[in-house]
Amino acid sequence: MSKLDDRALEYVAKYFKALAEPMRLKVLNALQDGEKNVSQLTEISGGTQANVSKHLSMLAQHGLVKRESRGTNVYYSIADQSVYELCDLVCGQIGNRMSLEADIKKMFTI
Amino acid sequence: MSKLDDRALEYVAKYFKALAEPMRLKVLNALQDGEKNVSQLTEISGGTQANVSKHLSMLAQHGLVKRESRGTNVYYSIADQSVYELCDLVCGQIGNRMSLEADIKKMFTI
DNA sequence: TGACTATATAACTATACGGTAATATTATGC
DNA sequence: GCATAATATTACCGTATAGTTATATAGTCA
Repeated sequence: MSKLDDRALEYVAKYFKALAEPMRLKVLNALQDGEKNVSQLTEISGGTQANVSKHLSMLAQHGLVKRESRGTNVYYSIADQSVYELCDLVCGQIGNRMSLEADIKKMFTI
Repeated sequence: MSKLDDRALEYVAKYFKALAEPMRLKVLNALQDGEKNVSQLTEISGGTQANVSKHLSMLAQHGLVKRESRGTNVYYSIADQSVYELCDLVCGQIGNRMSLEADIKKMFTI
């Protein structure tokens, strides 16, 4: 991230935006242990079919998941495992921050 | 990212959302080589003062930057270097994808 | 205190986007 | 071809948010 021009920043921002939605994260989370079809993802996520489908096509458009239709089903899978690295990094940061906040809270709530 | 409950997913999504904006990425990018005040960031980013200030306070709220006022100036700095790891990861992925697309394009445009 | 500078905030507009319901598309089996 | 199942798409609504302009809030110095 040394010298990113505006065009590159747009790309990066869009990539992050694809990850900036709980339902999409839930779907990606559900895909960790292998491909799943839309019905399965709909059930796991607790969303509606239309909504999940929309999110999936968005994720596919941004290259986060792969799409493969088999019969009347469409199976989605993770396109690049490094998505999880991203999430782990964020989780780590959030974890740190939350424990820090907890410490601070402790300091003031004797 | 094994078993994230809905609450955690919200947090992660919000964190990504903070990064899902070109102007904010530009500001973070500008902070790589040390703290800068709002005027400097306004000039570097090419945005308006009000807009940059708004983005900065958003970044600070999400724990991405630290705020320190000195005199009439307010200096912002990166709160956690791992933000750049995130961006590098994303840039790597985008790089891969773009070179892949370039390859594909080449295959069809002899 | 008053002028001046730096930063933040409020009010507003336009746009993007998530969710939903209804409908369209695609594939299968009869 | 027809009925059925799985998925995608469209149209719509409500809300969130980026950007702008104008104003407010410090902090400094005379």
